[in-house]
Amino acid sequence: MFSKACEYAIKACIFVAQSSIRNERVTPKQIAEEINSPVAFTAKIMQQLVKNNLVSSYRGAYGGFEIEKDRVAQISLSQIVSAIDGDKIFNGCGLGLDACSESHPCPVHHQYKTIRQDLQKLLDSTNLKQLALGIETGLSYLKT
Amino acid sequence: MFSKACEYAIKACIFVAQSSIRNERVTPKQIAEEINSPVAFTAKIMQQLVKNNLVSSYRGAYGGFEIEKDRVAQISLSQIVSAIDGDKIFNGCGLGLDACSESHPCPVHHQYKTIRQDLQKLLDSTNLKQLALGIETGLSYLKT
DNA sequence: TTTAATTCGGATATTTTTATCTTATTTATT
DNA sequence: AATAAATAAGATAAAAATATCCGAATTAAA
Repeated sequence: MFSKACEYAIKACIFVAQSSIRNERVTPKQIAEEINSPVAFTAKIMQQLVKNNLVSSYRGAYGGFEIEKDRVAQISLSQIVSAIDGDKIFNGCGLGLDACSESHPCPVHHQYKTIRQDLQKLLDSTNLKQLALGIETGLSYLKT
Repeated sequence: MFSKACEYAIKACIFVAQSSIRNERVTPKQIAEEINSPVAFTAKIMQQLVKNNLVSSYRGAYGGFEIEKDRVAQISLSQIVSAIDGDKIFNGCGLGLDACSESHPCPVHHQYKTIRQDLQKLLDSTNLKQLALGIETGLSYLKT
């Protein structure tokens, strides 16, 4: 469904959100430990998130990544997914046709559309604050 | 969502079903032309479908691929997807956790579960006969 | 001003997926 | 028996995704 990079990005964002709420910046190393991902690859992904303006970064000593507290509840999963995987999953044809549309549909177009829309609705309506809270209260986990 | 191989497999199966209903076997070349895919790669995928017992193959002159007429309506998209992509999409964790479950859920487990189930329901309930008919009647298309 | 801690950027390596090529095997027809 | 048409199987190639490494730039604090 999502690329590995995107899975890491989602988990990383949740952890950064959680830390940011506690006014703590985190490094790629801390993130990687927390979400069980390769450090350097995770760092690359963080750069993408910064470029896409979902996460803020601070260089130098006492630097790291954070998400402005006020924004935590405003950042949705769909923004993270779009930033890393693009919006093919929201717009693309289920069978990979370039020109799939209402008027020239692939065989699964109509069925697939429903799924896609449900997925988008879900990702739109799920934000980092909710997810961070879930971790914080022990309702869910970022690694096994 | 699906791998490219899986997208090809679905389209190929629909075309083979369509042909089989007309009592015609088809070659990888014909399939590739019809679904706009690379011939040799398509041939490999057909082999997998044969191994998974979804398609029958016949070697030698007048050979090719077919699906027994009686089975066309019995073969669902979920069977094709499972054969090519495995059932990670039906069972796997949305964030790639190995040990994601009701009692140890990832942050998106419950939301994701709904989507997964809807997808499975959809793929289970869509069969090759319906899809072939859609193409046959010009309601949908296998390529642009 | 030096140092240590950090992100950034580019180069490289590895693995997986996608794709091609070549040869062997099978089979209906002549 | 020979031939032509087909799938099967294995080797290889190319592209994309995943992952690592290293040096440069930045920054807070000592």
